[in-house]
Amino acid sequence: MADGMVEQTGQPAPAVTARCDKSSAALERFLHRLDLRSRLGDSDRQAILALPGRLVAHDAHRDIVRPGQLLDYATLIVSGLAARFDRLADGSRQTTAIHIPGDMADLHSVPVPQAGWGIEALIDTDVLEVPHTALRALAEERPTIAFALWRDSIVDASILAKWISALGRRSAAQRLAHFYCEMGIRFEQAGLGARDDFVLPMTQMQLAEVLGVTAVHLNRSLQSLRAQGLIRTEGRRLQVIDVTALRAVADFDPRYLLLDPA
Amino acid sequence: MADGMVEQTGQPAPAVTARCDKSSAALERFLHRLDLRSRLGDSDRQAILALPGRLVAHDAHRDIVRPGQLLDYATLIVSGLAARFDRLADGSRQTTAIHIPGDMADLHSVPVPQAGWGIEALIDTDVLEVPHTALRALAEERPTIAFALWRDSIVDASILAKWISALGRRSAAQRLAHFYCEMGIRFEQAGLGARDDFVLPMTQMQLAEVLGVTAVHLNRSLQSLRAQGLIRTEGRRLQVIDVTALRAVADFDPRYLLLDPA
DNA sequence: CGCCTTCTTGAGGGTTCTCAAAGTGGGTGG
DNA sequence: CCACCCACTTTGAGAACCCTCAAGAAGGCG
Repeated sequence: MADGMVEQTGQPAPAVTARCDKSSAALERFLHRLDLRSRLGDSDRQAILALPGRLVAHDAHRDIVRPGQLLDYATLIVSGLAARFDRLADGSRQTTAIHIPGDMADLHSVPVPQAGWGIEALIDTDVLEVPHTALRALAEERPTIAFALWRDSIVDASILAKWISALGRRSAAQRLAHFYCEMGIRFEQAGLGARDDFVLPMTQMQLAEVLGVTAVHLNRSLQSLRAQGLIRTEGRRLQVIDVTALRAVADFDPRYLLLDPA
Repeated sequence: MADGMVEQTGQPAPAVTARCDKSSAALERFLHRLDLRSRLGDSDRQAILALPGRLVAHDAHRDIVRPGQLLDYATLIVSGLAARFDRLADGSRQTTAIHIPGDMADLHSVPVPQAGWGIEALIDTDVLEVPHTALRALAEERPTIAFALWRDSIVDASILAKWISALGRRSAAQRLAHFYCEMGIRFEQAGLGARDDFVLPMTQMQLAEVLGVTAVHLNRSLQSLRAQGLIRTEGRRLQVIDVTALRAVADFDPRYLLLDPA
């Protein structure tokens, strides 16, 4: 139960400095993410970079946040990959969001601290637990930051809305193509790859939980995209052979990612 | 183009007073909605009730907000029913949210004024266009209101996430049952009916666009719920015969509507 | 009465699911 | 270094769910 919550196991000597470096790097990533959509002043940036937090390492396949948990911190992804999910009565799960380094995976817990969701580490994942008190204080003192955080929540909601139209109206192969397009842009914006060549460390079962299909059908959809000459995979690395064609199949328009600062 | 945007056509004499009454009533509904999830002070309440706005009537089946429109106001539903939707390349549509009186249908446009969505009037619908400037000023001056608005956006996102798991993991009949459960609670909370007896003025085609199925299949799913003795319909009025059984079919848990103030 | 939208029914086909089993590759212990 | 194990990927076959196309009822409105 608790052994997933130990701090930074594994690294021998430079635990403390490494911790600081990782925290800073994560806050810089988060700031960069906010910068993509909001115009922040220098003092706002300094305030964000000065946010406190506790660095925690989570093993793959373990819950970072359990469904129903009452939170007093928000979870900033430092490294790795995390999935927000909803659990159904029959035990099946549906992923509702994927979070990459620099994402505040449950920023929405700041105004709503009772989790209705869970967050799982898809691979080994380090997170920074940023206290709600610090984030709330920042938002109260600095309207610019309050708007930036609100806007970041809207980005999250915009992606949710797009996934709804994908699930409602597109075939499994189209949804997969759309998801690859989205993750390509997001990884590229975060400095973690190129939109046509990036590492997406998810199993096919995890992808299936995102796309609302079984792992068997996901596998067939994936083969369909490969057979059409749209993508190539090498282990967990994804190469998009023809970005334009993949986008056409997916009906992908990146505007919903809200990458133009207002 | 513009003829859907005329103010309050139809009513003969008491246009101005009616306009004021309707505006006040709508702001009171909105305040009530915020009250369900946030603790506001008296001065905050007065500030919300003093919000300015332009009252506009929209005919059924017309766009209240066109996809891609640049907005300088948010749309408060005064009466009627509205759907937020996403349009796909092939012309099909997917509804991503349903808004009832008292909902600020595009509150998210305050931090993100460029619409990636559209909003359609499902029946004749009056809205109050509340200027972004007024909402932003309120949020900047009053952190309590800023949090209440942010929290309201999170309620919207929580519903989006739940719809994703419904679309991904549930059958059409289960999704329909879930949608009926949700709308029952929302109408009841808004003082517009009881959870087991309310008027949902949507055509089956409109319901199908919500649930991501065709109108034909929606009709069959509806008949299935009727045949199971779960619901009864009389025109647009819906009566839930067995709330517990309907919830069991839908795997419905109302906590995602976030009705406990933090 | 006639027109229109909405609701309902039927039949055939495509997508996706379930169940089952075989192939692949990385890690671990002998 | 090899054998084994485990997680993951791939394949197959039949069934369930949902779609498409089409046409017939039912209800509101001029």
